[in-house]
Amino acid sequence: MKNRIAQLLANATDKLHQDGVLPEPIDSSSITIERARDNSHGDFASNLAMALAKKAKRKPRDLAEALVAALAEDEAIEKVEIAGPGFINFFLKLASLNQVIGKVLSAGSEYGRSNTGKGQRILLEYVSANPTGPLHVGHGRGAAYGSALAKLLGFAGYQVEQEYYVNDAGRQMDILATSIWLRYLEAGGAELTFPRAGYKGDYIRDLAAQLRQQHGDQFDHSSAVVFADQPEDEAHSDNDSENPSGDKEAHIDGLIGRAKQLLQENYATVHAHGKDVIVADIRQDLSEFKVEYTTWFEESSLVISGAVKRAFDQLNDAGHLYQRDGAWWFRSTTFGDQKDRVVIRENGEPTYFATDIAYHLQKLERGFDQLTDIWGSDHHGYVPRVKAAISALNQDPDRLEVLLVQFAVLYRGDQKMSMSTRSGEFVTLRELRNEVGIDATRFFYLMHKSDQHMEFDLELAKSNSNDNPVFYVQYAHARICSVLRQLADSDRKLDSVSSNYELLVEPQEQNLIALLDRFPELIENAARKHEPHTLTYYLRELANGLHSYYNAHQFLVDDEVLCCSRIELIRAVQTLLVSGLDLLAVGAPESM
RNA sequence: GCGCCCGUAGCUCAACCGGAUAGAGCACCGGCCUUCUAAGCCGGGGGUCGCAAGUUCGAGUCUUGCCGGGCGCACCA
Repeated sequence: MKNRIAQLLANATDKLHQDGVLPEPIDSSSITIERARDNSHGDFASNLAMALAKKAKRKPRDLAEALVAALAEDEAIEKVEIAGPGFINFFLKLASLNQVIGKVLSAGSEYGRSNTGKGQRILLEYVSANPTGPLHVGHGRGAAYGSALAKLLGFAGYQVEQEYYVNDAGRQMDILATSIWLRYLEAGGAELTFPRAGYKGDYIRDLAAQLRQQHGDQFDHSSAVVFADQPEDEAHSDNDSENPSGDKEAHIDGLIGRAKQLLQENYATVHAHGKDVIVADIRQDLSEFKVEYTTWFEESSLVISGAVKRAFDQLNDAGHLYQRDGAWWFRSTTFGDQKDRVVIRENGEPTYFATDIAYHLQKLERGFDQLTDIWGSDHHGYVPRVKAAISALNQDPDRLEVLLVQFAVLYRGDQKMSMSTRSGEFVTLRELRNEVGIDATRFFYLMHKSDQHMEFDLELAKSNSNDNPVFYVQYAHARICSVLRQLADSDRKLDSVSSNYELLVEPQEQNLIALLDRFPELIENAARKHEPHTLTYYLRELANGLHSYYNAHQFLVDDEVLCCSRIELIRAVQTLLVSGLDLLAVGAPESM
């Protein structure tokens, strides 16, 4: 409908151009049509007259008069008015608005699907948390956002693949392996002071216990040997005066080295045990949270396959690398980064950045038109260097799009919760799901714009879960189902009755019809702008419309034609409630 | 110090490419169940859109400065 009005206006501008009112032809794509916010402004409005006033050297209202006079007749339009500073308001005939009910019912779950994306291939990478522990509530937001966005993009005609990048190489994983091993030694009776920089969560003890169960005591070493000649650890508390000046990072690195040295080939067993169990746990966790990936891509495979080496060589051959202080640096400042970055450390190990360059190159080579990464906003400073690397590899940096998700700050009542994986003090996504429920958790996350800070109050989410808007939307769906059930259980046969949407003149009915009509463009915008939260707002509005209607009017009335018409309207509403909730991967229960 | 993000009702958040009188939920006040689920509906109070300039027919939205908050500025990931 929007396009139809835009076309009418475009034709009118052509006419005015020919008549000499407008100095030059108007690009029809620049004509904007808005949905009127207020009923008194009709159904659609255009600011065209105000936008062109300057160019035409005429007053907006005069120009609006001329445009309206030049408009061709259209059977869908009831009347056209000029209002305010020069808005052109379009009032549509009921008959043309009401047609949307039939459209929704015949298209069903396909209503709103578009080809906006034209089949463009997108690789959406999200969560990608280090497999060093269970996912916490911060990861949950990225998981909900990424999975909903993937569905939205798919519905808007993009070809989307979802990927989890498993960071299974590097120092953090060594810290994990060493932490497990130390807990394993403790479980075997060793007395030791657990390193400050180690992973302290209880799950580490569980992993250690499993290790002892599967491999017995073959990894045992005396703690005296393990801790001999290690750099001092940082004090475990502020008033620990015995070792005030220790370095926790040097200490843990020393322990990692000792672990590798003492365990030899068994170190890989410990390392793999931690990774395998935790990755499996993450996979299950996300799957239960309705997050489904196309691929799980392991960072270590890039090292093994030589992709890291190839990326390094390619950068080096192009003259973008140099050596300094024993390390290899990428001259990212050439491409707008604030400083150059190390890719190969002094000790010969590639940095995380080096493997990430290889990873992004590899993703581009897999033939995607667009790489979309969803990162925690704390990584925003990392964007320029990755884009710099892509440029240096002679690729278009715009093919990488990074969406930043602000962390959800978790509160338990008034108390802010820590979310450090290292300290082991965090609320897991699983705990959150179990306490709040999957549907409510997803909806709650998705209610807010992803780049907006968000407060997640656990106490509120738990104790007042009935106040959660998701129930409000689901209830609307359940109510419709209930009405339809009662109709089916009755003796009435409406099949032979044909509906007449002209009868749907109540304000609540007109409101719902307008909402149905808005759905396709809402989906298109939500997908294009990566804003699934607009869908949650829409669904609340749609549910509100239904609840108001429900309270104001009886659907199962004696008048068969009216009854049939109303039933078809609420079936259309039901269709979109299901579609919308499905795009958010939230359930639509038939009764509550 | 430099860079990125954010300041909207008491609280949590919206506002389509700059549009008409800035909207919801929670909380508060007052109504509505002999009728399809009251997990609902209807009405009411509540605002210096952080502050100040600028751009223009028009600014919560764009520009600049300031104030306040978050994050980043590793041979960690």
